[in-house]
Amino acid sequence: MPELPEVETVARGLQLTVAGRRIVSVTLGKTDFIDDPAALELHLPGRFIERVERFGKFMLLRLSGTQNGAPQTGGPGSSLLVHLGMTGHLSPHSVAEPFPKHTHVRFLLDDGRELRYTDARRFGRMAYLAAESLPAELGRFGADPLEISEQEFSALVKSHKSRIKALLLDQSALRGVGNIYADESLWRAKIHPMRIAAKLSPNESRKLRKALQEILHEAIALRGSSISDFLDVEGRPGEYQRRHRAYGREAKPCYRCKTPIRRAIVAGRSSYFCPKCQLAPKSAKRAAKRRKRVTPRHRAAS
DNA sequence: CTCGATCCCTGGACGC
DNA sequence: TGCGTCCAGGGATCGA
Repeated sequence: MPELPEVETVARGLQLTVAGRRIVSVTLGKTDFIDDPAALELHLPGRFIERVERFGKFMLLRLSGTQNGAPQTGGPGSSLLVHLGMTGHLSPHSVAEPFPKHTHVRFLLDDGRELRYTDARRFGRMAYLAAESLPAELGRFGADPLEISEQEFSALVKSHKSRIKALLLDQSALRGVGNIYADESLWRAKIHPMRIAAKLSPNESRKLRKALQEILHEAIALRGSSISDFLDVEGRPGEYQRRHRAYGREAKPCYRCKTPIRRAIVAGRSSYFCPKCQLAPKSAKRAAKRRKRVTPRHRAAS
């Protein structure tokens, strides 16, 4: 469930609480979600967490410094990549505090605290990446939705024949958008999730990018959505779930037109939309044809 | 290129 | 209360 706003919330929290700390030791539990567990144990002790950034739905803990004063293999620029999956939590705790079930990684820090990774379902991912392997890893992902320009976004939409919902979820096209924010932005932009991306009008494409960016900014301001068990580094839930207009609202009235929100599987995911505001592909096509016949001046007059 | 299906995993909701 | 069953979801992978 952690998507861009939730990951941004955690990354900012970690930047404030653990940036600048040195990792003293690493203790691993279950490791099936870690690319190369031995690499963590080998390369992390002695390194400093220089800063914490978000990259799509990943957190990037930038590492610096040397191991016991020796020249560092992997060198500066190496990073720890963390994906929270569905149920991942990464936050600092006092070592005195007993650690909960499903705590799979513990990083002892030089101030006596411990950075803990807890993940019941282990849908997350963790990997140590040396500086030289970082570009290839990060290069697999598409543009940041908050940074993409209007031109880039419309080009992206135009070049994909998949459903718009599938495109929004495609991390190689756009990094960081998940099911919640895809549905919320489609609702705000009044676009049906099953529409073919390439068939959106230029105006729809503009509206979608705007809606997506507004929603992501609003959600970040409210520290994300806590629908199951998302918590920030201080253990506080987010508040954006209160603003959801489509996601999780099956059969509830649309905030714009009171029509019951519908749920359908699109791109393999539960998708929530208003069947009246968000016209299905065929109806949208007819509506577009009607608009084409009527000149803008006529429309203004009627 | 794009699709759906399947798997991974556990907790929570629900029915009986 | 205690089962069994279904569902949630991101991403990898595979065959159509």
